[in-house]
Amino acid sequence: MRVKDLHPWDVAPKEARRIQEQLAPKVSLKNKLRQNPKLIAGCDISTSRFSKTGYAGVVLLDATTLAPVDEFHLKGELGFPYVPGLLSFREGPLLIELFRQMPTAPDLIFFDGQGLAHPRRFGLACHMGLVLGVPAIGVAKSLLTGTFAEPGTDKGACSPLLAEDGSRLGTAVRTRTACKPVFVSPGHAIDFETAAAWTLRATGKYRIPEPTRLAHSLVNRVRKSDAG
DNA sequence: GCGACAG
DNA sequence: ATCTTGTCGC
Repeated sequence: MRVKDLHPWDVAPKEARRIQEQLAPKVSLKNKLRQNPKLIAGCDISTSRFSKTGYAGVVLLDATTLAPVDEFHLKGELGFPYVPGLLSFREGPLLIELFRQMPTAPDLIFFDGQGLAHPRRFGLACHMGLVLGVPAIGVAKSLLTGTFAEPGTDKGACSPLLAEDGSRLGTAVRTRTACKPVFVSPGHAIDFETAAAWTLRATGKYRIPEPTRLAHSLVNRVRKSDAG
């Protein structure tokens, strides 16, 4: 699929933050999902303890049945370290190259990390959403920034994630009864409610929604089976 | 200065 | 994220 070349990636942290502040205003919270999405995707990257080698993977699922219909993966170097708030500069390049190699574009993409729930309102899902030009949702397993009231204990319970100034950042969503909630925030071309609703719709028997759960499984499987 | 800190 | 064994709860 076609991707945009918005800026250089081989930059220092200071420049990376400047780029985030420059692009954040371009993120849209207007829902642009097509009427009846057919194909949704989940992606992730796996890497070993002290290696710069990363394994990126994407799993395409039937939006109605959540059955996986296709998958792609790519091995490459992670040229940027993990720095809280700058995750997209570490995982972005490899994920973008992988999506660029794909023949078709999904209707919605789930990312393992934050979207708008970021210090500069520009988490991984926002960055990738803009570059790929596809509706994107960030589903993080833990919090980066924001506060929330504990959602009800039942699956489906939600509670707004708020910034210090009271503005909305995302939603704490209970995807499984009695389990810790996940933090859902818009990446691009989607609103808060639709992002939370699709996260629940894409969730099966586990805490992590099927798209990213299957992608995580894929990249770990690929990394472990790569004898070198 | 101190604490927090997606993956 | 990854490493890593057992253990507690539904």
